[in-house]
Amino acid sequence: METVELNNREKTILRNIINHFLETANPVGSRNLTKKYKLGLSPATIRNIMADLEEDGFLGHPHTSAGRVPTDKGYRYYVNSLMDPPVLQKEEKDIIRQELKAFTDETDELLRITSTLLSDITNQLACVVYPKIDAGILEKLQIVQLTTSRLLVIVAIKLGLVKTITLELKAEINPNHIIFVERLLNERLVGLTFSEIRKTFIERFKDVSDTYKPIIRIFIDSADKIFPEVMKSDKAFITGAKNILSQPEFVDHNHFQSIIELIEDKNMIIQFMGFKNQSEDVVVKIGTENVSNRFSDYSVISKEYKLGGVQGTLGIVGPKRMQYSKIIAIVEYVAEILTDYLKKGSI
Amino acid sequence: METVELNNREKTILRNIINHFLETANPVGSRNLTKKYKLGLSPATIRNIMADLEEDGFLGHPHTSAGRVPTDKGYRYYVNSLMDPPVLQKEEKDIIRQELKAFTDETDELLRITSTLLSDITNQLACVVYPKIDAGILEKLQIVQLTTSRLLVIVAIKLGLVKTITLELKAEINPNHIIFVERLLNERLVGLTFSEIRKTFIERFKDVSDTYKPIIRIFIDSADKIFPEVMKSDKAFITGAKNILSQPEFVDHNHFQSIIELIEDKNMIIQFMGFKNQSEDVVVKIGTENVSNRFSDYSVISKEYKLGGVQGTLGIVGPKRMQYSKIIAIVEYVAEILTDYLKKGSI
DNA sequence: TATTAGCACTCTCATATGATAAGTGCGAAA
DNA sequence: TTTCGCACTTATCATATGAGAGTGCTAATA
Repeated sequence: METVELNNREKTILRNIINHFLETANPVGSRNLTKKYKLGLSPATIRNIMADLEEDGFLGHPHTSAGRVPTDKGYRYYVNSLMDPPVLQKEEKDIIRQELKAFTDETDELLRITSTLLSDITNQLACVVYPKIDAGILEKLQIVQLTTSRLLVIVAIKLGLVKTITLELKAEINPNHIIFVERLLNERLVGLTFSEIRKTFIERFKDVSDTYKPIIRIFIDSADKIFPEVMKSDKAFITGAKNILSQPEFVDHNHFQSIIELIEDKNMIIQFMGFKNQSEDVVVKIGTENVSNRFSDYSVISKEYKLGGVQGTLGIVGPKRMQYSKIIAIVEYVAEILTDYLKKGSI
Repeated sequence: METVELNNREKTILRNIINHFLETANPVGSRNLTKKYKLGLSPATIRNIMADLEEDGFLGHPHTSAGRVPTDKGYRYYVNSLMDPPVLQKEEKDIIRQELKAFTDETDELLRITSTLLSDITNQLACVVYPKIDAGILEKLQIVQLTTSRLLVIVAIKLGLVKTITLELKAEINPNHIIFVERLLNERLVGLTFSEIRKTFIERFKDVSDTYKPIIRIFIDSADKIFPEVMKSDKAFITGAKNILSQPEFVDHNHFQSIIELIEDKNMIIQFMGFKNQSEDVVVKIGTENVSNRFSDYSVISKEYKLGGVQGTLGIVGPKRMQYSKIIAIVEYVAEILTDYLKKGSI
């Protein structure tokens, strides 16, 4: 992308145009702009500058004689250089902390609440993707015999996450054998990541004596379930669809459809969130910057968080016309709070 | 409601009108009807009969000069007396059984798959409400010490459901005490329903010696979480919103809003499903028969299922104009299959 | 008596029309 | 360089118009 340097006056005008558009959702005209922001310039002058900005690709026309609308490039420039820096007031931070404080127990519940909170305060569609447990390190594995034909496997990951799985048995199993296998599994697997375990499981246990083979067999068969890539099969919490649908730009039918698909097919939104972002910082994707051009009307603001040392993603999806500064600050802070969650034991 | 007896010809006409409307979604006119179904009657005669049916409240007019549309009463009569009896072909049953067979393990997953299946084959919004564990009978309770400050409580309900909860401890606890408490809890609680346990917990353990009081205290504090009313805080699976939204009657904005609210606020849909139905049979609620008149444009078809002896509800929500016969049969069969699920160990 | 034909009437829907308002672009003036 | 004035463009809204589908009613018919 070629860099176009804007002078101060152009910057001011562009900032005002975008700010105005963010508020009203209407294409902004020169006359209207002079009325609202006292710039000491006439509409005609504004028009000239607008024409320049359009030539440089920052603004666009819905049609010949409508006001100007920011392009993706315009938004990008706005986010990078024009908008107020993203900061939260102390009171706003307090509200967020307070809200999350109340729920210290189940991971599920915590993430759900986080998502709800995020969608409520940003007024966008919020998404909290489960930690990608794949990189988690096994700390301890315990087996509890529930009945003669059922085992409960408890998998503990370093730093506090716990996952349980029930296994059905075909045949009865000697309880002493289970104790032995439990010890064996711990000896050979603790300290490895889930992905390592999945890949090398068979290899690591091929020397096991025939007495214990049947039990080990069960674990081999269920390895993908016991040491999964993701924490849950429904991999994310998604809330606040109604927010996004009340935006004026999404009144038409097609958008509704795509939003519905988004919240029903969680794989799609996860990909959309940029599941495997390189960056640790907030990621802002505007319109066509998104992976799929199906979503060129949306912007995504997301950030990594870590829960028990394992990395997840959270963020929001909304129309390109959104309060970037404010929302970036919120996403950033929520991810931060959540990351500190288990570290400190409480918030 | 007064009973109006319809003669055979009126019944035939009404059935044809409703069948036709179910297919086309357009108000059906007399001329159109004679063309499609050879009744040996002229449009004028049909019109007379239509007028009679309208007078009796089975049909309505969107406006003076449109075709006829069934009223709620018309649909009700259709469901009770006119439609083909709800039966499934063997192949259709096989498909359903096959689909559910693949997932025998986690309850969560099972219910999620069930919901997806239901929405896919009915082309409606499907909902599977978690079993109301409240009436479940405790079979066994086990405590596993995860770390010095964390316990995992395993709660087994008669007939196979298992639930796990982690508890955070403030202070370290003697492992022997835990074993004692586990035994005590089992002695005094096994065989009781969850709701009984919640109500009488404190009473039942007030004689415990001071040595074990701290641990019992923790259980008292978390009783609502360990023996909850419902199995999960997000109490239902809801899938297939896109189906309902592609129906021609729901093109307008208001309906979209209410559908979105429905899938985001699960409490609402649960109430809507008739969480505590008396009946064991399929329940069909048409339009204004629903609890809230906010949903007078929808019909609900639901049925109880039992998982591990504990009762849940599943069903679909859709426009009043739906293939009642077919959908009733499907809901019925899916609930049946699901109920047999744990009973037989597999499907 | 039950059924049918004919006809005037009603309502919707799609399309055309015209007025209005907001906005642009550009040449000329300040 | 900035501003003014003016012709031109486009969306939006309300109104008009005609075609199409359907009804309701009366009178004729089997």
